[in-house]
Amino acid sequence: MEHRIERIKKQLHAESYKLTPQREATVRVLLEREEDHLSAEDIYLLVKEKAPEIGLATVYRTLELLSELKIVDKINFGDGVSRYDLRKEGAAHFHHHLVCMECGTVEEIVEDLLEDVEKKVENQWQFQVKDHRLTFHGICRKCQQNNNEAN
Amino acid sequence: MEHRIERIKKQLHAESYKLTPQREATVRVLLEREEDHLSAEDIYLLVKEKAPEIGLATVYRTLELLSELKIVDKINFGDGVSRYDLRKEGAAHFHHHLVCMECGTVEEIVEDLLEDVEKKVENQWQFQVKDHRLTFHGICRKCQQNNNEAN
DNA sequence: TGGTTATTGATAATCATTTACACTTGATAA
DNA sequence: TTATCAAGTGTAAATGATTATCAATAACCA
Ligand SMILES: [Zn+2]
Ligand SMILES: [Zn+2]
Ligand SMILES: [Zn+2]
Ligand SMILES: [Zn+2]
Repeated sequence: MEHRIERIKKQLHAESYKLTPQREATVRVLLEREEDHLSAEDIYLLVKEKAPEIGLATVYRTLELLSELKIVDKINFGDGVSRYDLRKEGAAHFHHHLVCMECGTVEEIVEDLLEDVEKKVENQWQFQVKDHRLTFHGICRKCQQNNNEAN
Repeated sequence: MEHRIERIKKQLHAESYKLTPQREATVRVLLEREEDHLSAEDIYLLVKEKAPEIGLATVYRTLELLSELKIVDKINFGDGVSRYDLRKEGAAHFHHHLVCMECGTVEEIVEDLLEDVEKKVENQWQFQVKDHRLTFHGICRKCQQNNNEAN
């Protein structure tokens, strides 16, 4: 945890930004809830527990900054809100998501499944891939089991 | 064109919805601009040229309906608006997109690149895939050329 | 025909996000 | 140390996309 905070601090400094207390509190929430996919509002409420005087606009500004520095990825699952996802350490690409259409849970796939596909896209479409977004919509294991039992 | 309108009409009837003049005008815009990725507002302005009395709310309602019937797919490229994309005829899955980070153009890949990946996800993660969203972010051919010339 | 239901257009309401602005902070240099 | 300055912040207002409301209209049916 402290190690990752330290690293993020360096990434900010490298672009001459500071890790202010508000920014640090926001990053800590992101680290503590790394498996979740929190909206700006969610993050705001959690940061408020640590730093009650923080403003929502600051959280938005911080998330925007972290996005630009590719420390977090902004993602949209089709409900009206943006969600923010910490990049896995050392990952060059955004990880993938499995969204259950029945219960709404979001699973992550960290393994990069797209290497071959990206090569194909670069060769066949002459498109230089820098990053990707891949989300599968379907039925999660748990809901499949529930459905089977119901039959 | 008329053939596809006819088919969409049947899909609506199958769910006991009508193809009203407003809905038809909206569908016609989507067909005419199939390669584009229009926002609700864009579509509204184009539909108004054919049917000036139409209201924005009706366009939203129609797009929502067409989404539910999987006649269009709603997609979000990270700017603040939803965009609406006609499903290719007979396609089981949403097609893929190449978004240029420099000029913003959006190219389409209709060929399904994910068959192998989906098999892997179903086997290894026990997740039953129903649909997917895949977008690549990078540099399009044209911008690559421009960048090379500039050097 | 009269009665019922679906659909529409205009408008207001909602909700996420951004902006404006005055205030604070922390660093720097006289 | 103190004046100066830019970066960062909190509050509140503004914006912009989408949704809800509601009265009017159109399609359908007994
Ligand atoms: Zn589920
Ligand atoms: Zn994730
Ligand atoms: Zn380009
Ligand atoms: Zn498309």
